[in-house]
Order: sequence, then structure tokens, then C-alpha cells
Amino acid sequence: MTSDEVFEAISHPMRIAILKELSKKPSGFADLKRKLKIKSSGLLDFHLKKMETVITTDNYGLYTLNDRGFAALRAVYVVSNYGWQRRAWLINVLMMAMLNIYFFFVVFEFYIFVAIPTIGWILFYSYWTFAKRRVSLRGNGSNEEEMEVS
Amino acid sequence: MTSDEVFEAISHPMRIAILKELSKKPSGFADLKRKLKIKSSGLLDFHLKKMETVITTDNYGLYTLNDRGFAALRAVYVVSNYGWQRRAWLINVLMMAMLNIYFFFVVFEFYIFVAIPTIGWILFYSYWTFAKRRVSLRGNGSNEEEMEVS
DNA sequence: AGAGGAAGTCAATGAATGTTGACCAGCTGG
DNA sequence: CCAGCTGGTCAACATTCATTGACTTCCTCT
Repeated sequence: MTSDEVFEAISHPMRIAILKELSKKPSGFADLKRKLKIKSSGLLDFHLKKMETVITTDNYGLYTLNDRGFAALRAVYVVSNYGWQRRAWLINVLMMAMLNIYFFFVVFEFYIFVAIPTIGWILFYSYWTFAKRRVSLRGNGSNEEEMEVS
Repeated sequence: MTSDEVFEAISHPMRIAILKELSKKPSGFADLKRKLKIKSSGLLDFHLKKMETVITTDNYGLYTLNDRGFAALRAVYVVSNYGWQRRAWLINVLMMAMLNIYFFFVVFEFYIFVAIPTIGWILFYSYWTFAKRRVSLRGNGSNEEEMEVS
């Protein structure tokens, strides 16, 4: 399974629209044509053919996304929600830090029981986030919310 | 910032290679040309021009990725590491569950201080993952590791 | 029986893309 | 001072893409 097949599916606005539509629910040809307001059957046919590696037809004959299709859709959402991975990491770290501070100052005698699992978790989660998933902390976070999937 | 600019950058194998190379370290024109074994300067020029919204030149005159570039790269990794979001969620839930169990059985008097933030976090994270990011728990997890970024 | 919708196929065409190879200016070490 | 490197630009061409519109075939309702 090469990723080119997946990128093919997201490299045109109409195909992204088809992906989103099919992720909501499986649809037939004319149904899709109507929902996306495509006038030409040939055009829909063209784009569906380009997406054949990410789409399968279910037992009712409706087009539906396969796992590659969901991967493609997820790539779209990652681009449009650029920055959330950093935020998830940050929230985790803050939560664990608060837990540590609370126990350290308020009930120090149990601090060790909090410190070991939480620090271990943060170390592991950081490794996972930055080394394995290659999230970068820097990279101006400004206007990252504005990114639109057109 | 529209996502088309970002998808542009990942819609050709050579451009993905350029993204990866520049994410490792900023490089100059000839340097890039050598590393990616491109024979023609015109070809590299063509692809660099297509990627101008995701690349900037730093103060040494070297090409480097901007935040859109990193978003593009992340989209590539999402497709090739298809399934990690599910795993990230699962690991988060497991860790929080272990923390809860640990406190419940070992230091019950402080359980409430662990339960509230961790359960709150998991609820929020689950909403974010499944409702907003539309990750699906099902979807055959088989051979998802084999996906290659070609 | 015939209208009409569903689900496409196919050829034609113009625009965009990918690739090649020639060219060029500026700098540098021997 | 000139060979060779860096950092490109440009024209030309073949290929692929996106879009249109005409045409099927099958099915259903009246």
C-alpha cells in the first residue's frame, strides 16, 4: 500500500468533498452527484475512478470509504487541525505537573506514589509525540486555527 | 491559509522527498539536488516553485520548512503511520485507567484528586478524537504498519 | 408501452503538470 | 585567469488532468 494512492484522493477539492460526504454515509452515484451539486456525470465518474483505491462498494452497491479512505480523510483533518497534537501533549504535561505540585506541597508523604507513574507517563508520552510522531513544539502556533479545508 | 497549498506539497513523490530532506536540515539548491539525486536543475526548480508556500529561505539563504511545511510533513506521517491516533487514544486511556486503579487501591484517600482530572481529560480527549477528528476505532487494523511513504 | 431516473461510459478538448536540456551570472581556489 | 561550483532561469515538449456533453443500459412507475 503506497501513500501515493492516498494522496491522489486528497489532491483535488472535489475529491476531498467526496471523501467527506462518504465518511458521513455511503452513497450511490446519483445521490453523490446531487449532494455535491455536480452537473456532469462524466466528471463524477472521472473523480471516482481516480479514487478507486480509497473507495469500495458495499453490498448494497453504495460507494463507501475503505481504510485507505479513512487515512486520507484523517490526513485532511490533520492539516486543518494543525497544532492539536502539541496541545494534547501540553495539556497532559500541565495536568501531571499540577498533580505533582499538589502532592508535593499538600500531602508530601504520598508524593512518591504520584511522581513515579506521572513522570514515567510524561517521559513516554513525550517520546511518543516528538520522536515517533515527529510533532514539533516550535513553529509559530499563530493562526493555526484559521487553516481551512477548502 | 488554505489546505490546498499544503496538499500541493505532498502531491508528488519528489516533493515529499524534498519535505523530508528539509525537515532533517535546511539545505541549499545544489545540496538538495545532490542528496535527492536529481539530474536536472530545472526539475528541482520546478518543484521548489510549486512548494513556495511551504518553504522559506533562512538568513543563510538555505531552504527551510515553514509551519505549513511541517503541517504537510505531518499529513504524510499520518498517512504512513495510519492508526497511531487510535493507539495514542488507547494508550492515554490505559494510562489514566492504571493511575485510577493505582490510587483507588493503594492510596484511596487521595483518589478523588486523581479521578476528577484524569476522567475529565479522558472525556475531553475522547470527544476530541472521535467527534472532532473523526477517528474510527473500528476499521481493520491489519497491515496498517505496512503503509509506505514512497 | 413509454417516460424517466439511476449508474455509468466514452471521445474530445483545453489547461496544467513534469521533465529535459541549454543557458547564465556570480564566486572561488589553484 | 579560467575551470568548476553554486544557484538558478527559460523554452520546448509530452503527458496527465479536469471538464463537457453526448450516449448506453438497466430498472421502475404509471
